[in-house]
Amino acid sequence: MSASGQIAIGPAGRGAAPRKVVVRQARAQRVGDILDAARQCFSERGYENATMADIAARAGVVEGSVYKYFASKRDLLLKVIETWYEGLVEQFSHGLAGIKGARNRLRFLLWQHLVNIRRDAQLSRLMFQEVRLRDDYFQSPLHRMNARYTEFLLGVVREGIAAGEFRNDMAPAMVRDMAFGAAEHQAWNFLCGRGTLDVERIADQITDVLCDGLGERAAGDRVLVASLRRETARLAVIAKKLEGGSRRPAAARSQT
Amino acid sequence: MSASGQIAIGPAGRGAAPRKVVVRQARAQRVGDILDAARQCFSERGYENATMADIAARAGVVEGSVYKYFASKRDLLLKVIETWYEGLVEQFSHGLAGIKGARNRLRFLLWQHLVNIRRDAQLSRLMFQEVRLRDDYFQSPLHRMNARYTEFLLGVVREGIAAGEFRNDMAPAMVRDMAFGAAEHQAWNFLCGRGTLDVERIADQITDVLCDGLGERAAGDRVLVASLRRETARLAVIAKKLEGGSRRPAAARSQT
DNA sequence: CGGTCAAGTGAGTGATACTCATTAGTGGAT
DNA sequence: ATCCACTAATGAGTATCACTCACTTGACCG
Repeated sequence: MSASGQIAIGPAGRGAAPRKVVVRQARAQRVGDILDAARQCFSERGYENATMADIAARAGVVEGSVYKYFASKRDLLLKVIETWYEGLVEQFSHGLAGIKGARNRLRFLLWQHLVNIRRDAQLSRLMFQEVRLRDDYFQSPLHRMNARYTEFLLGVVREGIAAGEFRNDMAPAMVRDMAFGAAEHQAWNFLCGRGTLDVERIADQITDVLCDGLGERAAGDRVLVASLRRETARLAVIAKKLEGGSRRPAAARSQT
Repeated sequence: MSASGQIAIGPAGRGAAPRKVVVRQARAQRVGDILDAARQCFSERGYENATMADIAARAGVVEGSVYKYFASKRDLLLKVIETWYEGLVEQFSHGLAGIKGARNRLRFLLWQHLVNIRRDAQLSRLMFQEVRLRDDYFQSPLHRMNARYTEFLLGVVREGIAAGEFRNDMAPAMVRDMAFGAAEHQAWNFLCGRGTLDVERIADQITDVLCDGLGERAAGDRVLVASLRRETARLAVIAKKLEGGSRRPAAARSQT
């Protein structure tokens, strides 16, 4: 700024001023620059406080030029988030490939989701706060992308049911909403700068509640199992002693 | 409007115009009027699209007067939501009083929460979208009020654990976040005008997953129990035969 | 070397949250 | 009853942005 020559020759538009040196760029280059600048601004200041003038300045263009490539400030935000989201979906399918068992896979998806939030905290914040809750979200490509993202979890639950690892009388969509809903609630304090995000603990806790449930039914069974095991062992000892040790109880070696 | 006398006598402020007939009201009256008007405007148009001019007009005052009672548009929003929230907390303790059993109480809280959302859809929307995710929320009285609201559920879970109805190795805070997180995810489609809110079904499904869990462990245990019982019975027969029938297995008579 | 086209410009516009100098009801003191 | 201080109420004015548009100019093509 103020590298001006003299005033008032060759005015642009309706006014008069020394014009900035124009450097023409390829379309893709400009779009990329503007997206990067927008990503920075939105991350640092949030959507409301970021100004188009600031974004344009960082991208090295003038305000009007931004509107050449993006219809509105909001459109720019959606494009920023879209670009970021593309990478996330890949990650899920890659990581999931090496993991067996519905419970383990469920836990992995939660863990990966939380890791994503922790790594790209500001973008996650924008997604939750400014994108997902607005009316135009459902019409945007992001809605479809987010569906793909959450469908991994839905798929894992369905597989678990099909494999007999999960019961078949629970609604998979509800399980998905409980998982992501809880993760987001937990993440929000972190995103507001209050403390860190204990990814491992949160992933464990959500998985545990989802898979095992709150009910104490298991404890009743556990007592029964333990008592049966004691009885079996006692009888086995007697039987062995009396019979000559040829027979041994088989069932007592399975799970705890 | 336009009940004007002549023009240009007794100008107000820096300009000149026929002044509107001034009606002085008690402070509480004005505050109430403005809150009502704001509630209407925010509900109808959302926070962004509602204008202070519109709110002022509906309340029968001029724009500047609103700032006499409320520091900013956002302050006005928070006060509107606060007023609404006061009633909700009451409701919870009333309804909860007549319900026994942790599971039933849990289900009731979810049901009531969903009923609240369905009844006051627009205010709920404002709460989720504009209030809860903003930075100043944590400093506002609403944060404390919301904590009281969600603590009912936390209390029910803790009681359930204390009474032995719920297992004690699940984090109550996580259960709370799963419950409310899922309810909000489910409610969002409704709040965006997409379909109705099936309160009963959603409350049931969330309660079921939370209390029973996805895991087929019950079936696994059942198999184990059955196998142990068979083994015990077999050994008991042998022992009886060899020992002379003086001993009998005790544990096999307890629950299924 | 001249013509075309879109990339690029930056002053201007409109909307709107918020301010402030000024006016005028009202209740209490005399 | 009459004045006076106090503050409710006013509405023009201001600052800030998102967004527009008349116009300029670099780059490519023949």
